Amino acid sequence: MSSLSKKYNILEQEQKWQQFWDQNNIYKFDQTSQKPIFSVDTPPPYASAAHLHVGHAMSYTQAEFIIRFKRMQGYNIFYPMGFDDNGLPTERYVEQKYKITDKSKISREEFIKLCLQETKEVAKTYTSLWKSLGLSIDWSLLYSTISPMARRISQKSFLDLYKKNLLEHREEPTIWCSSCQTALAQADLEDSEEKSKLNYINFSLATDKSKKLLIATSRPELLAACVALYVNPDDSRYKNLINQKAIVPIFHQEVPIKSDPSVDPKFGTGLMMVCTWGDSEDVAKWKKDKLETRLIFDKSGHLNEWAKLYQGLTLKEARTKIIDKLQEQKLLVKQEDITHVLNVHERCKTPVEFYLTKQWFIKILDNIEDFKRQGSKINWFPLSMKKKYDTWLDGLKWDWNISRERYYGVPFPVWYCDKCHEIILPEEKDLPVDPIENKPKNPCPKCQSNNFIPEKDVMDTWMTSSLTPQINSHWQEENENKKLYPMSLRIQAFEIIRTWLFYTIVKSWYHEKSLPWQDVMISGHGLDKQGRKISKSLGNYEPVANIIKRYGSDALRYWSAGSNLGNNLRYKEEEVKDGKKLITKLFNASKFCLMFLQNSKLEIDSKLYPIDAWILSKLQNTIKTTTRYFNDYEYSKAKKEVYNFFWKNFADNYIELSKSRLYNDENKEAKNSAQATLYICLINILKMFAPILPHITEEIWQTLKQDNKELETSIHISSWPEIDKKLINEKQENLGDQIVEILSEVRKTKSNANLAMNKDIKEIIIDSKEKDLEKFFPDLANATHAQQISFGTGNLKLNEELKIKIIL
RNA sequence: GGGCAAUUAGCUCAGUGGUAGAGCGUUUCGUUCACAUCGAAAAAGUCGUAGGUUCGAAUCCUGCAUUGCCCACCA
Repeated sequence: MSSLSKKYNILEQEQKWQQFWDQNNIYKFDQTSQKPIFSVDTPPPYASAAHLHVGHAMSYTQAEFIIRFKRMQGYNIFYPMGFDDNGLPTERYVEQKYKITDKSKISREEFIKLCLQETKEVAKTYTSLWKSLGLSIDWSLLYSTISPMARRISQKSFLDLYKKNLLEHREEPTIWCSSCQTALAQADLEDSEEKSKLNYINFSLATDKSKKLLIATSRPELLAACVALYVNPDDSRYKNLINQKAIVPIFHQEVPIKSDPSVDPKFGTGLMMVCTWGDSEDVAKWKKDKLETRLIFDKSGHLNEWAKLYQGLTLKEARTKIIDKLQEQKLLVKQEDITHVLNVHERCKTPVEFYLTKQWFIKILDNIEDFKRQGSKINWFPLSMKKKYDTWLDGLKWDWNISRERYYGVPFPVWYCDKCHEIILPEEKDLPVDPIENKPKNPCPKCQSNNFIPEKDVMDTWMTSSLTPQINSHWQEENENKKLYPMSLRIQAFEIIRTWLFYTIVKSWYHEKSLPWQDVMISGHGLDKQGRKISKSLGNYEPVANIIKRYGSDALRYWSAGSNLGNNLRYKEEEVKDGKKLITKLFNASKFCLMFLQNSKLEIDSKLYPIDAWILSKLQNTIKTTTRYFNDYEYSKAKKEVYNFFWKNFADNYIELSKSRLYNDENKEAKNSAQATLYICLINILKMFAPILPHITEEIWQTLKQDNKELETSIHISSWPEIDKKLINEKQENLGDQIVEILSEVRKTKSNANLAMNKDIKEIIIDSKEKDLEKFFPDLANATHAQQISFGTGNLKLNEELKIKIIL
């Protein structure tokens, strides 16, 4: 038997095994195999997230524990990686990197070139990081959301939805980001709590200008956009005002006074200013009562001619100026400090407005119940995460707007006839198309015109990433693999339940009337030591590459296996150090085992010694429990289970109790029993640790393999341990436990007497009815360095049936 | 305002009805014979709080408090 080197050089060896896996195609999906497939839908990271922190490392490795387990269970693993390299996140990343503030100074073509160039760079960084983490990805399955196939599938999806009448092209007030200058979907928003002021402003009655109408608003800059005042129909203070007209201060437009039950009489003065459009309530009233439209700002959030004197200012600048003016005219009665929650664009934190543009919408509001039903058919791990999905569906107010007025993304496969405005779509076989570069093949079917206007908007990035199961199975492509759809497992973090997860369910339901996957596994966040979310802006993280350099990736993976599924996990360097300690321990214990595995018969025969039977029976329990935990995606409990078996039972106790037989060459039978036991335990410990610690287990496996050629090429394609019922032995397990209790008591006694553990003691007297304990005496005597062990009367009670006496 | 989760040793967490657990940290002791990147041992908790169910509650139920998150409100 070969032996391990004196020390384990983590960095060198980890890289060596990563290359080994690559060269031997260990993680390759087998297209021709008959084995059951386990396919994984894993998040394609954005090009904008080039800064990789432990949170990313955590979620991807947690997913991977399960994948490695399934691979060892005999599944044909389909584990691809993708890069989400189209759309707004990438575009913003490029704008920031190249300081492009004014898009008119760069051509669309040049800009897209920059995006492609940057995504390539970022993909390189990611690939090397994923590899250094030891992720068992089949890199030949790599996909990119801007690739021709992903574009084609996205456009196919668009055409299919159009055919099924699930798309609408309509002009309406849409959530708008004035910083990114694009329309957004509800899912692109997040909350931001801000301090503001509620301003009490006097309007006047049109028929009697001396009569003041006091309203309260937090958005005085929208006075120019005011189109009506509203009161509650039951508010006796204002009943007589309904259907009269008011005059807006500064801008002097006359606006109607209307009533609506949604107005809260207790808020402010009970008189509400309605504008074009301050919030979704304004939009609702505008629609219902067909109010006038006074859109006072442009796409970039600057005021236009409606705002008269204030034209050219931003909304924020105008607020200050208008407040000054109101004060000057004594129309500002008072200001109250308030804290309110604004919707901001999640990517740039700009408060969103409403803007009137023509957008493509995917209808989702009509089918919420279908999506709920689909959601309940999925197996959620953990189940509590399903609540977030249902809550999101309950709160949906808008259809899914998929138009983004941007440059870089999947183009819409759409032209409009210049003359009759007919919507012209390409044939499926011609996809992907870029309507700006390509032209329709035939004249307009309605008016025969040959002039077309291309749709210049690009699709929401989620329009493509919601199709990852379809992209992976090459949906409706020549080489479609129907076995890959639906996929087995989706793995992702909880904050994209309302986007990636939801939209993927929508697409699969609309296209295939099916679920995209059977199981969903939701991971938590990586937090910093204080429990704050790790983020770029806080700067509270260290690059993953540095941590790997210091401790190796197995150690980082050990940390990552520390949280229960779905829970957040604090990053503590001490825990990575613990991982490194475990690796060292595993290395040293294996080195010990390897010393005794030469030229020996490594199979169990009938002459199994009792302490050997004890540890082998315990091993069966460990296999059973660990397997169950991994099956339930409970990798952290699995880790703990193997850890305890290895460190406590095997290393601390079993090795000590069997050592003397291993060193003693005279009694071959005694030695063989221990050798076979060591081998079986070691192999199974390695296998059970392999999903979490792939490198160190491979290192030891390969050393074992040098003399056991029948072992598989890599531990990661070896078979997952199975219980050997012959080795379950409750009687020996119970007796062995008692022996360990005695050993522990002896250690305690020695420690209290400040004695070294290898110091001899005179005698252990065992007070028990169980005479079979005697068969353990030789091993116990060697482990405790007791000169004699005998039955007799004890004075230390260890449990109901066992007393002992220790004579130093 | 609605919902979800958490609250256990100094720290980070595990523990879903049967005598409180782990790792780290602290203290003490111990190295020829796998491992000082180690081993052994000790100290340390009225399990957030107030009630209830039960022979028995960290665990089940109810109220409250604190923290985090999700959603809604956004005049």
